[in-house]
Amino acid sequence: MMKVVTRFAPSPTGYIHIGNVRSAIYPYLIAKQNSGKFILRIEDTDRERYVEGATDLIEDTLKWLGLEWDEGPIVGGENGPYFQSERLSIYHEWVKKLIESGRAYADPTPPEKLDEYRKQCVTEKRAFLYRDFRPEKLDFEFREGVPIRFLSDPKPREWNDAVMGKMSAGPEVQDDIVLIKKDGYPTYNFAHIVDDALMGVTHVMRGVEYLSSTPNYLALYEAFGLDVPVLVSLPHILAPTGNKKLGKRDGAKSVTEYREDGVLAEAMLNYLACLGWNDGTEQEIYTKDELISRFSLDKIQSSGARYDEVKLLWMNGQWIRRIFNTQGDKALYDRTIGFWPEVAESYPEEYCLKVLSIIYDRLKTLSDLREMTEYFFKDPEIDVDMIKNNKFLKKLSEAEIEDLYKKAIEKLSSIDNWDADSLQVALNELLEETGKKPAELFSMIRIAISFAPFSPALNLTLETLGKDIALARLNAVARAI
RNA sequence: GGCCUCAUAGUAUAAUGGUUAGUACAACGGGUUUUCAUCCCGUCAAUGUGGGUUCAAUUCCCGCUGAGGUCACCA
Repeated sequence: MMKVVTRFAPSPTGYIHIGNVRSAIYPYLIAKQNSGKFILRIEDTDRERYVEGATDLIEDTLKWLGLEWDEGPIVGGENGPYFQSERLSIYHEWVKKLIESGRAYADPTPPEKLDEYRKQCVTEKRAFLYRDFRPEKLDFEFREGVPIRFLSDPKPREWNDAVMGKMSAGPEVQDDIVLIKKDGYPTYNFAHIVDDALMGVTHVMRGVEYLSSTPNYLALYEAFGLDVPVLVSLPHILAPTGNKKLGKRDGAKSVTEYREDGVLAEAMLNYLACLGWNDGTEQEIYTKDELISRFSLDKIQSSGARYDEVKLLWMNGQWIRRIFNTQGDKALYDRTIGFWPEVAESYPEEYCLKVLSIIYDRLKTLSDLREMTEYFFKDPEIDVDMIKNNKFLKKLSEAEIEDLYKKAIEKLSSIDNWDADSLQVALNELLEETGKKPAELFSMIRIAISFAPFSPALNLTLETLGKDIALARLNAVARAI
């Protein structure tokens, strides 16, 4: 069987965002599933739109998601170079073959003339086809500074798209497309055909916007006598509102921006892979290995899918818990470096680990840590109103509250073994002794030691804080009231 | 305007020529000795429309509507 080769071929015009990263994920999965190769190729043939540093961003994104490429920049490979700008002589060589066989010609039409033709087509309400304006006498010579066009062979064409199914098109959509631009660089339309052929690419996956150009590509494959690879059109990811595809204009964040926001790569990969794809089961959470073994092209949805950040964050929470529960607290802790409040820096890892273990199931993103754990590292500011306005405490009189704090301090002071179990026993005794409801007594203590809108189970919070700090905070509050 | 694609709840999706049209997120309600979350239980909610084919259509076919793509010396 032929070795499966897929590729991700972005142009370095900026960062990779949610809307376009799927065309990296799916080829990667297909390659790995078939023990094939995944190539990264940089399509930098548009010198106007080239953005310095974009290649680094692309590489960083792929690495973060765990989509290692087998050939491409950095790692090299037998089919390089992997920057199209370094392959110009190859394209020229290929286009010359076409010229020799009379299938490509130099186009002398100035841009203004082309615009004129286009306008004419608009007024005549028809699609623009260059071949309708093609010079009568063709110039079969390759020269610097003159664009080269394909001499099309319009006819009915049929092909199969792995997602869209059986496709067909008439001659009216096939044109004399530009192969080499005036500046000597190839167009995408031409370069990708040459490169894919040379690199042995077996599966071409790209956004649906290329669907209507496919007949032209088919003509090119035919002219070169190439086998047509498996063609895969990926429907667009839609912006949260409207029906347009998600793009930078909709504020689509770069994929790696989510890393800074505390989203795990596992969750991101999981979410994106499952946006518009589903293996037919009711499974929601997939590891990368599971995705590799379960992925299939025919299960890709043929309609667009809307990006839903809420679900991504839900999935991230699932992954945070999953990592903690299956790989252990240390594994999750290692991922949280850089997400703790600044004051946590001076604390030992052991203490952070303890805090993490009682708070992790409340995290949606790792960056929640910053807000949610501050009181474990520094005394909170006392806010008496927070106690007075609490929905369980506002019916109690000030004297009553004062008395309860006194009793709580007394009780907790008497505990010898400051551990979660003993604390729970003591708290239960305190409930009985005071005759108060848990909602009242526990809220009171909870607020006094954290002054946070919420916190983990009371006995665990107390245990983690330690006897001295817990009592000191309670005393401070009792005094302030 | 030509050509092309798409169409199940708010969102992502499952399913089969015959089901009470399933699941997840969201929303809403409830439970787990406080809170927030987790976890659990429940409620709400969908086959765009009109024709056909068929005993039977969400599923197959056609029209319509709606949405999107494309018609670059951008990719």
